[in-house]
This record gives sequence, structure tokens and C-alpha cells, in this order.
Amino acid sequence: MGRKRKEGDSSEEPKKKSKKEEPEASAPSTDWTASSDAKSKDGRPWNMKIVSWNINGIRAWIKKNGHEYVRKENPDIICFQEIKCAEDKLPPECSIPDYYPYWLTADKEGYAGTGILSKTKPLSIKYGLGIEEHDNEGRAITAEYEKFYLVTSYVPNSGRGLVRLNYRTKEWDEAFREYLLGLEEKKPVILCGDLNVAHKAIDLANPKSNYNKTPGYTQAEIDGLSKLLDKGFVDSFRHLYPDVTGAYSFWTYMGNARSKNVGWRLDYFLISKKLLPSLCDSLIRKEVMGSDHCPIALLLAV
Amino acid sequence: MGRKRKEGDSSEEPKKKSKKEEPEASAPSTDWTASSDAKSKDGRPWNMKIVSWNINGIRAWIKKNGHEYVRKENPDIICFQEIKCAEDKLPPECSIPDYYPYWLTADKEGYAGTGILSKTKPLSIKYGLGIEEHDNEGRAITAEYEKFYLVTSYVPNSGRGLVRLNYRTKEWDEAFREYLLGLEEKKPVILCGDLNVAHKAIDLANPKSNYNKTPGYTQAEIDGLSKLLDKGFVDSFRHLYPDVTGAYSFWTYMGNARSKNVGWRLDYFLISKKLLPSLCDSLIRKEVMGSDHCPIALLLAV
DNA sequence: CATCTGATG
DNA sequence: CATCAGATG
Repeated sequence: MGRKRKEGDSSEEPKKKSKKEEPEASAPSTDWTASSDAKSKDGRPWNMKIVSWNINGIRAWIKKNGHEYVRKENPDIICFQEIKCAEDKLPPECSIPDYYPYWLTADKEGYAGTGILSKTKPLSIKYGLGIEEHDNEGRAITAEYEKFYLVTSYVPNSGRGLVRLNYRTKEWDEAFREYLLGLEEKKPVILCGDLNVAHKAIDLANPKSNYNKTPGYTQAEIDGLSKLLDKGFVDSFRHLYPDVTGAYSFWTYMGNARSKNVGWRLDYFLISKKLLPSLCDSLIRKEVMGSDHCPIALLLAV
Repeated sequence: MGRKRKEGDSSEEPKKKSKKEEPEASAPSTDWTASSDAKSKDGRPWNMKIVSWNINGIRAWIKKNGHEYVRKENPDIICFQEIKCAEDKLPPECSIPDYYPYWLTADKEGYAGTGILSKTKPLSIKYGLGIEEHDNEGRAITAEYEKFYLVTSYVPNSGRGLVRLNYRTKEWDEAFREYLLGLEEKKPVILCGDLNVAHKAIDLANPKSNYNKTPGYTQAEIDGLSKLLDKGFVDSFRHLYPDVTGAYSFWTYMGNARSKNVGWRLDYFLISKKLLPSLCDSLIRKEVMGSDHCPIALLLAV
């Protein structure tokens, strides 16, 4: 994106923390307001930051001052899931200065919906997958940039009692995978968003009690994500931090789960293997409040 | 009720305000926390206080500390309208010490509903009118005391677009009037509650623009109340304060109506003519917050 | 436990 | 501009 490396407001100040050169063995920084000196494997500093956040209702999020986070994080691109708002009801605060906005809403009012704010104008924007039966819930936006496609998605939840597990795994997951693989034939792909699945036991606090019972940790959902990883996508966070435990991006509002860190890693940056040389860091902003999910951030040297 | 005259916490202290002997000409006191030395026409001090309040949801009202008002006002009986709560969901705080509780809820959850708290145990309690078609919305409770029946009611609103005006006036008002007149054959009656009508132009801020348009000020609704007054009931507030303007008990939450006193007098104490010698005062507690209605109070020497 | 809508006032 | 319920997560 041609930007100089800069994170938040503190890029010109001396670094307060030094980061290990091999982040694989260390837990991710917990101080998201500190700047990062993450580099790609071949030593290039990051020059692009992408954020993804399931904000659980953009109108509620604005009231809780979600804006302040965007200002401080200062990403090049931020992707939202669950905006829960018709486009004509988006409050004016949704137009953040310096960002081009792109919104996709569900037919059903106040349900699901995604959005992208981008400092540079994408080469193209595509709403949905181009498949009618999957395109009425506002679940995916694709922004094309010079060197990659960025897809943000709010993957369908399998629902209480797993009533929608079949749709989710047999229809959506299949169609979405085809869509992503089709894109990848043209350019590398970055997929971010709430994929509504914890991939492995390490990715949720209570794997045993939830396995095949709770939406987000059934074998069919796990397999859906595995297939994507088999086809050349990389789970950027787990790639960098294979053994880090307790790294979650979602905590139910019930029972004080967040304060006890009884959570799930449902939010991901999956990247095409070809982008691995550009990967500098993949971060979980677990301190940031404003939703039952926290934001996640991807640092790239592109 | 055999109680000594006592209002709030200050009955033993010297009176701070002297009240005119002929209250007809004066506006009602605005300081509801001051004690009242109101007397009946024949000079007997009041010894019984009844309060009526449309609280617009008892659970919300409790969160807003509605309790504190009850403690300070310290009525012998308090009647509630629009409790909006199934009986088994009433929070424990609804059981106020020293009061016998009586609740009547609508079949439809969270809709309408009435209640009575009484320091002395009524001789009898009757729920509804005894007419099936009018008894599924929790709109009336009758408590029998030695010297009178107390009926509290949340009269059906005629609805947006006056869709329910016919039911309200041709069915409910008729049946309710018959019910009240039936009671009165036995004992004097006190009717209190949200009658959902402003009787005359003086009883609402914008009579012209609302007449025959807005529920609560159509001719049919007005006539319903007039018929009751023709049959021997007295509007206790207007009887005492025939010319007082701006005396309202309801203000829509919209457009800061309350701070501008753009309101309606929808809440009443109607009393049988026979009770006029006992009437000491009829008050509107317009400073008391916690609902879009304020409480009203009746002082009697019985 | 929180977000929405939609009914109701 | 409030209350509530019910859907959804």
C-alpha cells in the first residue's frame, strides 16, 4: 500500500518492547497499543495492517466507542462482521474519515452483515459469492487489491441444536471453498472474519464438553476448515504460534466467560501459502472491548 | 383504616406549608415530599392515602428505584397499571414489606397487567370484570374494603390508527360502566388508574391537534368517561381544581414532552358522590420519575 | 448476557 | 422514546 511502517500513534517513539525474532515460540504481545517491529521471515518490516472484528451490531459498537479503537489501531483496512444494520440505517459515524466504506447487509433486518473500510480504494469490490442461495445474508465481501484478494466473511452459525449444521457445512462451506479456490487461481487470497469454528482443541477452552454439541466445534465444521487448509490456505495465527494456549477471539457474554478467558478462537486470517513470505505477524487484540469478539490484526510486508 | 394521619416521614414535624382552606382556587402543591394537612369539607383531617401509578413495566420501574417513592409516599394502598410482567417473573422486590400484594396479568406476556399493594387486607379481591372477553388482558382488580370498593384499571388504549377504538368504547367502556354501577349498588366505589382518556381540552396540552385523531382524545372515549360522571362518579382532581391548567399525569417519551409539560391527564381517581364528604385532596405527583406516567394520590378522611 | 426487530404505547 | 418478547448468537 506504499505506506511507511507505522502503528497507532507511537511509531516515531523508541520501541518499548523487543520482540523475539522467532515468534513461533512466544505468546503474542498483550499490549496492543505498543507498536510492533514484526518483520517477515526475510527481514522486511511490515507496511500493511489489516484488522477483522465481529462487532456484534455496529450501532451498539458505535455507542461503546468502537471508533476509538480504529483511530488508535489505525489499520489500512478493517473488516467487520455482524454489523446487524440495514445500509440506510447506518449511523453517520460509520463513515470514518480516510476510509472507503463498503457494506453488505442481510435481507433480514438487523441480522448478520459485513463491511470493509479501506484507506486505499480497492481495484474491485464483489458482494457475496455470486450464488443466489448464499447471497441473501450479507456474509461475504471481496476486495481486490494489487497483490491479493481480501475476502471477509461472517460464516453461518450452525444454530441452537445445530439446526443449521447441514446448511453451514454441506452448502455454505462447500460453495465458499469453491469460491475462494476460484479467486486464488487469479491472485493470492487473504480470508478474514468470523469463520464460526474453532479448529482444534487448543482453540477453545472446553473442547471436550463442546465437541459435536455446540455450534463451532463439530467435526463437520472442523473438517470444513481443514479442507481449506489442505487446499493451500494457512491459519496465520497458528502458523506463527503453534503452541500458544488460551488464545481466543470470542467469549460468550454469559457467565463472565471473558474475565475467566473461557473462550473460542473463531476469528481468523487465513492466507494463501504464496503470501507466507509477506507474513509479519498475526495478532489477537484480546484486551479490546466493545463486542463479544475481539479484533484480530494481520501485519504484512507487501 | 384506623391509621393516624401521617404523610411520608415528616408527619410528626411542624407543618412547613399552610394550605388554603378552599383548595378549589389554588394549584396543587408541587412539593410532594412535604406533608399535607388537607381536610375534608367538614374539617376532618385525611387518614387514608391511596396512590395510583402506571409504571410502564414493573421490572424497569424497579431498576429505576420506584421503590424509593413508595417508601417516601407511604400510601395505605398503591395501585399499579402496566406491570408488563407474568406473575412468576415478578422480581422479589415486588413484595414490599407491610403490603399485601395482588397481581393480575394479561395472557399475552409482557403486556398490560395491574396490581394492588394494600397495607390492610381487603375483605375480598376480584380479578377482572367476570366477563371472559374482557378478562384476558389483566385490566382490572377490585379490592373490597369496609367502606368502599377500590377498583384499579388499565383501560384499553385505542391503538395506533384507532384500530381498537371500537373495542375500547363500544365493548370495554360499556361493560366496565355496567360493572362499576353494579358495585356501587352495594358500596361506594373508588375507581383509579390509567383511564386512557383526557376528559376535556384542559386535560391535555394540544387538544385541537389531537381531537379525534390520537387515542385518548376522541369523542367516543370522552363520552365514555362523561357517561360515568353522569352516573354519579366524580373526577376528584377536577372537582377540587376546576380551573388548574397544565395538570397532566402522562407525557410521551418522545420529543422531551415531559420537560416541556406537553402532557395528558389520563390517570384519575373517580369517586362515588357519596364519598365526596370524605374527600380531602387529589394530587398529581408530577415530579416523580420512573415511568412516562407520574403517580397520583388521593387523600381521604374515612 | 447481549444484539437486534417488531408490537405496543 | 420507552417498555417488553422473541429470534439469534
